[in-house]
Amino acid sequence: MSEADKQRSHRRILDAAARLFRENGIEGTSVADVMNAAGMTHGGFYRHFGSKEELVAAAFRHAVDDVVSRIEEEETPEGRAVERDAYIADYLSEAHLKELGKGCPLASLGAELARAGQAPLHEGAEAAIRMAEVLLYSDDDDKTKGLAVMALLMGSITLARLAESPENAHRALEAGKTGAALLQEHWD
Amino acid sequence: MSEADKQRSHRRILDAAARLFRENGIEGTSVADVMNAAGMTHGGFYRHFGSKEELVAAAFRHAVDDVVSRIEEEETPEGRAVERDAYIADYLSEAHLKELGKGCPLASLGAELARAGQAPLHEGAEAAIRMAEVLLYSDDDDKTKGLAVMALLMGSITLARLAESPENAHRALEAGKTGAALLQEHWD
DNA sequence: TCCTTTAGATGATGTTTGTAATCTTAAATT
DNA sequence: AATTTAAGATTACAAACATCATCTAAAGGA
Repeated sequence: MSEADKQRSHRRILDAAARLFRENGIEGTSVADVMNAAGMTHGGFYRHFGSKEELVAAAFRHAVDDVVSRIEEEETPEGRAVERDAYIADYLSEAHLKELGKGCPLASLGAELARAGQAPLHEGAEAAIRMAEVLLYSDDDDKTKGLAVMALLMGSITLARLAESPENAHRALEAGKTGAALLQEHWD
Repeated sequence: MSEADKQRSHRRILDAAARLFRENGIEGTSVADVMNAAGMTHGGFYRHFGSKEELVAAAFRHAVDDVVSRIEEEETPEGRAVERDAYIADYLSEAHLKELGKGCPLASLGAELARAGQAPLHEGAEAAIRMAEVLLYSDDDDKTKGLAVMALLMGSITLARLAESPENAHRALEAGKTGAALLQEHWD
């Protein structure tokens, strides 16, 4: 087992945890579940993390990194505004509704993070700021605008996921789209 | 133990559950925790509910009923618009930040409800609709507007609860207030 | 080639969980 | 007054849980 092997294992644990926590919640996911999904037995876990709480913080950050880098990667020539609009459309898409495991970690875990201990809470606070910054129109915008759009997105997908009929889910997503457009147009 | 006694016990269980679930989450609250807070031992629980999942659904509805009736009770002479604006202000207040146990059940439990089984999910879906209706300006408004405002409120309080500093929490609440005013003014 | 180190496997520990059977006591019914 | 019913207490139990001690095999350095 080389150092590279260990890093690969570490990465597999983070990938599995980031997915499972979003799918089944933090308390709905055991350390054994994570290790199992990563292709290992639960005993090896403590070579990588000191506790479950540590894993929660690391996996949450891992998920946020993934989301943020996916947005920033998409270097469109038209600049940031286009990427951001595309992200909002993706966020409020039917695909994002059911793809819990790859979806927005703040939406799936935001409420739970606040009770998961100090380190996870810290990651949540940082994530909120990072995501809000991604959603700003210009660098000198007050961060408030990004926060409002982020809040609307999180709330909309949460409401849509609660809907029992596809029609109602669609309605919630549409409400988010209309609202987001409106916020962007009339802010200030 | 009279019938009235049983109803009182039932009610105490619902009150305790509605508070504890919002404070510590569904999976963070055991049946024994609930019965303890209700002043009983855990054994008696199954005289009142068939399972924990049944309790989750009933307690969530209990919490929503409480919130909705608190709004509708406040019969101001100026009519609904005033009550609703007051509700939005309350929702985005510093008090609502920390008063998890009495706060909006959709904000604390929305994400968790979706994985708590069929009956809880159903209550979540109904709650979303009821809350959206409360937030409409006129009876013939499309429900979409209420959904958008509700989503913004839920997201804002979630982001505020994640903040590590009071300043950042305040910023998230302000973003919600500004956004809500904007949505109300420019919708349609 | 031998030795040291360590990633991951195995298995154990003590706790907490949801659920249920049994017991006790008091109200409701006859 | 005698009998039945059932709410809540007590106790039990199997499953799941986080954590840890120990074992193993292989990698890296000597």
